[in-house]
Amino acid sequence: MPAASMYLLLALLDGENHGYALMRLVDEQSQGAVHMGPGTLYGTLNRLLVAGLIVETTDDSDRSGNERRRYYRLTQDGERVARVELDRLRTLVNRFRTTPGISGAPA
Amino acid sequence: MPAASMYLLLALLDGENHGYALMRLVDEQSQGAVHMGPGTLYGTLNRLLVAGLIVETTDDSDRSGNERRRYYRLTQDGERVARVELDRLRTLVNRFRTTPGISGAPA
DNA sequence: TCCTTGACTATCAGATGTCGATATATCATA
DNA sequence: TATGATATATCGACATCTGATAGTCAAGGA
Repeated sequence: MPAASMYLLLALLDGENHGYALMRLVDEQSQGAVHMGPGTLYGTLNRLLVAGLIVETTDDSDRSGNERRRYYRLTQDGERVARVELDRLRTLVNRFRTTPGISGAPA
Repeated sequence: MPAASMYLLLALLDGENHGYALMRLVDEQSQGAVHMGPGTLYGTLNRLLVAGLIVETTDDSDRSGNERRRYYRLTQDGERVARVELDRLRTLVNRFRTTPGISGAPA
């Protein structure tokens, strides 16, 4: 799974959202290390749509004044994939216990 | 940072190793989810070499019979980058507490 | 010795993914 | 009405990934 897809799926675990907000969420979640330009964002969203991992919600209940926004949420499949990915990352980082002194000073 | 670079750097936190072994290590560390073909492997290793994050070790002490193997290890820079990346992943997965029931049953 | 198999490194072309510039429109504020 | 933030969308250039292919070497069997 490409990095952008992974980050978007994880960001959507927080709940449905629209593209622009997701872009910023990923930025925050990665502490500014992962910048997604609009090209990556909308290209990836479209791929996730095609793959059936997200859907565009047309639930316009409390978004009356902002029709230009397009909201996306995880499908059941998407949520499953996101959680599997999350678990895998968790396992990966747990292989490396605490971060010892980075340097430098031998022994 | 591309996915392949990240996985290789993390794999090298376990100590110096040669390409083929790294390929399999990444496989294991990702529980089979990340398959790196030889193209990705050597292409990425070369990029990491150029970036100064790894070096080829020519320490031929106890590898007398296997001269065709090429061993790589992290530079200080590489180790720093790897640990920063690891910390970021840790922070990311910690944003999501435990994995609740995946399904299904509403509310 | 010959042959095969598995370990290992290496390269290439084509597919896929990413990036940033650009465009367009809406909304709030001055 | 101008300005700037929000928001979606597309494009071409570029980076990255993938799998096929190929070569080398060592070990084991016939």
